[in-house]
Amino acid sequence: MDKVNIKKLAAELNLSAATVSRALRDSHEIGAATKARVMEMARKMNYVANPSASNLRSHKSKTIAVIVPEIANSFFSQAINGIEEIARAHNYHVLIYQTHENVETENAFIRSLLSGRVDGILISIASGANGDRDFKDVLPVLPLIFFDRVYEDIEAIKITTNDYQSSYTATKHLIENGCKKIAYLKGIDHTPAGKNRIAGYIEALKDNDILFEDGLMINTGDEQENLELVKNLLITQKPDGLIASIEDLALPCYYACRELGLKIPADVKIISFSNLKTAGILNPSLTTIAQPAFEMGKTAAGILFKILNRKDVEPNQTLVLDSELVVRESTGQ
Amino acid sequence: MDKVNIKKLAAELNLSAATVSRALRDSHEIGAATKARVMEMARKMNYVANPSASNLRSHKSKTIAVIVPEIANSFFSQAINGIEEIARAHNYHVLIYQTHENVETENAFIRSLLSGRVDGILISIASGANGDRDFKDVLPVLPLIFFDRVYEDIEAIKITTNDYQSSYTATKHLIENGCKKIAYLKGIDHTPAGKNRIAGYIEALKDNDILFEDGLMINTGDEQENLELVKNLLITQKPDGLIASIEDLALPCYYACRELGLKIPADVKIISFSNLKTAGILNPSLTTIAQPAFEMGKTAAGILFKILNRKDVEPNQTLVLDSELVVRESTGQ
DNA sequence: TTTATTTACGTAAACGTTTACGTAAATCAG
DNA sequence: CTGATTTACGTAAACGTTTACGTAAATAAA
Repeated sequence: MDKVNIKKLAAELNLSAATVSRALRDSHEIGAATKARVMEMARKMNYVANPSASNLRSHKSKTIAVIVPEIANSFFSQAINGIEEIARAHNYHVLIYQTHENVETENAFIRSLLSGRVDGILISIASGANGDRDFKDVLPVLPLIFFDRVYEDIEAIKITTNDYQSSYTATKHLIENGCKKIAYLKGIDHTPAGKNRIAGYIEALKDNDILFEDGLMINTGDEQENLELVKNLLITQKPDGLIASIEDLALPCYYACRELGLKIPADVKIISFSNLKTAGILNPSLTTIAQPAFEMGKTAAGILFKILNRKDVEPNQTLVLDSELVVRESTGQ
Repeated sequence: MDKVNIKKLAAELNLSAATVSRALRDSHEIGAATKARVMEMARKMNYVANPSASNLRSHKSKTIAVIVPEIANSFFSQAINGIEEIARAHNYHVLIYQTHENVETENAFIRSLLSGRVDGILISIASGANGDRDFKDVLPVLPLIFFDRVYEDIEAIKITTNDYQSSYTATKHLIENGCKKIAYLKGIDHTPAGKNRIAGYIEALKDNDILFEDGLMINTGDEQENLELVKNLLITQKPDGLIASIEDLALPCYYACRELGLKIPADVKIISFSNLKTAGILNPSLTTIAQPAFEMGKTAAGILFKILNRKDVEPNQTLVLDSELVVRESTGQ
């Protein structure tokens, strides 16, 4: 079975390639009978249009790109899930790229997408040092939508969660449950999300007359380091509450407490920004700020497809979805 | 800044498009000085080759497809992570498709990929009823590699784990820790992996003189049903051991025990096939059969790229990677 | 009936590359 | 120094679509 293209189809049908092409795209200028014949034969011959050829001619790739820091992360994988579902509903294809938080990798991806490979980009940015980004080069060419990890220095459509409020609520929750000395484990602190979470934490402390202590806010690193960093924090500062600003930091907290013989929540209460499905059956179950990851993916993709379908979309809107505080044992009495 | 294409580049350089194209691809028939000039100008003008045009002409898409049942699953997201890393190293792009276990969706994806959109496919198949698959149509056209969830009725390259042995080991582990009545929660039972896991379970029972009881092996459904199914199983059959053949079944087991007031591991011991990072901090920590998801992704992608680079690859090999039994509290005394 | 419009299709150019083929100049063999 | 080969580039066709333009026949308007 040789490759069947539109010309062979046309020859078989005694039609021109143009007519076949139009029939396949359900053009109004093709008769119903002809359309039916074409469809029938296309099915019979297993015809599938060559995407490169149609992209080249029509300047539509039927493909979107998703750029995230990591795929194997419950937030991002759920978001991608949402994106894929919407893309599929629109018969679009989804390209995946992971930056591993590397800004240069991110820029390289962006640049490689600027020549028609995709019709739009959804991105959650890498939290490297705030180096130069190539986002400005994208906007005149392609729709670019930020979700969760948005870029501050650019006017664009952004989907975020209410990070400030969530962090404020989380901190307040710890205070209300008796914490006097709450440590904050930083992550993604170069993004607005990270900054807002820090701000919410600090504001909640202030509103409850707790002095913000610099030593209680620590930077984090890779998986190996984090356990040591948290252990060190627990030993030197002896906090009675921990806020893990990103999911990856929750595990080191648990392991650090375990290794140091600290009881959660009796000795230390823990709350984490997290989408872990297993939060409810951890030992003890983990109080979380759960982001609506799936919905964020769907929302971001939904807006992108509105743009691609030339529907009206408010240009530089920032859409804020609410995270949810799920109280469990790790912040209990 | 208008779209810069190879012709504009050529005009700017007083060269022909052919020469520019060859220079960019580092052809041996272009002088070193010219190459340098071209590269320099390409960088300066931010030239990026139009992929559709080059795909159309060269019949290489520089893209692979990954088809999985679900993205938001720790096994698959880790596998995709591995795939993406290898693809990136080869400067390839990765398309993602999720079937939600639907065979027709899977077939539709497959068919849509047969006209040059991708250079190869990595797939972990949907575990729907064993309907007709379009895999045979792929093999003459594209390299197709199965990982984890492989398709039985076709000769192809397959990457699996030692499911039979792992399941045997898991069952034996429960027996050695005192279980007399071990229930098995089925999943993906239409795939070889599922069948092998069942076989390993049954064989281990037999080798330890435990009678296999049909009522102890239950089918599972969606998230909602599973909790009820497991509860029902625990109530009616009163097993003292549970084997969750897929990760998604571990949570319902925990919740079912919790709701019924059964203590793990005192009343019921639980072991699950799972790649959950949180297995170690569950309540109680979960004994798992952990599959090398990341490595499987890397291995599958590695073989695919060997094929794409025309290196010798044993045609219909099945590569078996070992899963690891990680003993934790849920199967303790 | 004549003219204008619509319907249904064909012709051919174009999208931006890659590559087979051709060729002048430079280099080499003898 | 002549002929053969190599080097470095140009010309033009091709990849498989889509679409602007053209046109004959059918229909509608007058």
